[in-house]
Amino acid sequence: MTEREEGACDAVVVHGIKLAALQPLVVDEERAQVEAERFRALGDPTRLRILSALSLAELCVCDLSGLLGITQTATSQHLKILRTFGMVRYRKQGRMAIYRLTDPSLAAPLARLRTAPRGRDLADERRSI
Amino acid sequence: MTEREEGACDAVVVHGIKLAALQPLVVDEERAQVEAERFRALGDPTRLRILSALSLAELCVCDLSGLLGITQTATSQHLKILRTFGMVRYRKQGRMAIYRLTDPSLAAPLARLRTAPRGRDLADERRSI
DNA sequence: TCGATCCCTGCGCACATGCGCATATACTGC
DNA sequence: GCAGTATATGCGCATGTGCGCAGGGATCGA
Repeated sequence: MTEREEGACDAVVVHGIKLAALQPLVVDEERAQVEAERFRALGDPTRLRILSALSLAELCVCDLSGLLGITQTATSQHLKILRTFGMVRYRKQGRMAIYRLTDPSLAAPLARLRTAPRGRDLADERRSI
Repeated sequence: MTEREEGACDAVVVHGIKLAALQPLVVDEERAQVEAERFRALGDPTRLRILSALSLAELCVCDLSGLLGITQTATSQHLKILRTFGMVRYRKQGRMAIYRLTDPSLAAPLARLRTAPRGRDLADERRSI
């Protein structure tokens, strides 16, 4: 993987553990890729606001774009991404698409997003990956 | 915010709630921006692997780059981002910079990253934002 | 003091992302 | 069928991101 000599910076052993022994314990690239994509799906303010809105009620695309003050196109494209990662689902009702959160239990943490007192810094969001 | 007529797609009222009443309940743009940036910081596979490695032991930049098979430059730049969001800290020891997780309690969820059985889909990562 | 090591940063390039525009599709009511 | 509404999608542009390269500062050993 790397040609770095095992003795560079003279730290082959850390806390009594050989560095080489750590290698297999680190999340592998493929897995990291998958997880990172999921985080990135949440890494857009508009998408967070869409999820926030859907935590309040089922909404059609038109309602969402009106509520958030963004174009229908942008709304639809963000919803496609959220769909891809299974974060929202929708049902067709006539010509409308009614969207909802896949997991309703997300409503609570999303609600807390509005008022959360900047908790223990970054501690939380990864609590239970 | 938007000039959409309040009656577009004939859904002024959803579940007995006026759409307009939902507006103040949605996460505001500024807050969403801040939260989204934090998620984006986690939205890179290399950064997730850095956090994963640091969940195993304190490591210097050199060790990290060797362990993950990436250049020292890339390592340093990712660490800067993680520092910006308070996810890691470091102390200087001679000419080395020894990095560690800001919150050691993240080690557990990071360890689970390696083997987690693709849980209830996306439910978890936002459990306690 | 001098070279080597460890780390950081400015710059530039390749690539990804968000979004607007135009357009396509699907459904509704006349 | 036809016009109007609700949504989805291809394309192009402006901007953001990851990373290599080059170079600079700090520390250590000789």
